[in-house]
Amino acid sequence: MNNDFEIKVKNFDMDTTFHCGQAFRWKKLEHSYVGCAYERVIEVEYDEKTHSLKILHSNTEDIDNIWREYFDLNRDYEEIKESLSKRDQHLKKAIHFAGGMRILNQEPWETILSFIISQNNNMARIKTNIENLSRNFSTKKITYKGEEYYPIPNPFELKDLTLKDLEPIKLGYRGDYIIKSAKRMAELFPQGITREEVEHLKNNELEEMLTSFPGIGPKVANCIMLFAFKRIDSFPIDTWVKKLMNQFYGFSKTDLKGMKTFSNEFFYPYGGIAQQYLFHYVRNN
DNA sequence: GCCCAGGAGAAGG
DNA sequence: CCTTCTCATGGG
Repeated sequence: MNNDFEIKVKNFDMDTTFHCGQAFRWKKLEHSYVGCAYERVIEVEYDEKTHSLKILHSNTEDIDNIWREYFDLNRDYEEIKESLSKRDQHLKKAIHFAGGMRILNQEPWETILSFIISQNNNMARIKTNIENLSRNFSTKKITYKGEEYYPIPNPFELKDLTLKDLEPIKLGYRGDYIIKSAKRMAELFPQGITREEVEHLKNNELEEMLTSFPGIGPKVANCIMLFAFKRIDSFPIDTWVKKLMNQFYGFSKTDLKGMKTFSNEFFYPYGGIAQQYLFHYVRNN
């Protein structure tokens, strides 16, 4: 039932892709990563020399319907990198540093949950929070190689929890946002929210819809749009992006409007991807 | 012990 | 419209 697949693809680096701050649940093994998404567990390997991406523990339908999209395999990163590298030295350096980064197309609800938790928080604790939330409130459990993996709890599994229920997870003030947003999600998208369902919305309409959820402001909305809805021109501005826009392009750290306008033009049409190369670069240098 | 973290919401101007 | 304050928690 579960088979291994091999796909030829360039511009792919697991460490960069899984550690650049877009996903929080991939676990590094010796030569591979294991992750849980779409209520499935897969293991991933990549051979730099042969440009061979291996997806273990999957099947043909999932490869075609989920994982090709998840790993953004249909996008031409060679073209994007070339185009962006020509624009200035900062991008060139960032892309040289993080050339194998890919923007994942993650589950909308997982991304919403993750980035509500991410606000005013640090990477290590975000990961712990999400893991504990899943371990405690998911009704599903998947065992792979003797380890247990818990899918992200869906809105219906969260919407009737109380703050007392969430207290052991130590989400801080974000717990309230999560319960309220789960309620709203269960009402607005009882079948679950998918990319297809919001495809017709323009970026500003989608951002407006997302920011109507408790705990989602402009920054979190842009992360969700970029990491779950393929809006590669959306441009999340967090503390690191403020720093880099200040140091590289001379913006005052409070001039968010200026940053938006500039990025829409200068990085067009790859604002989100450029942002992610730069974000990962400055965070690690 | 202190500053900060992939910010949002409410209050006040 | 914009600015400032507050919020819970723990990593480094």
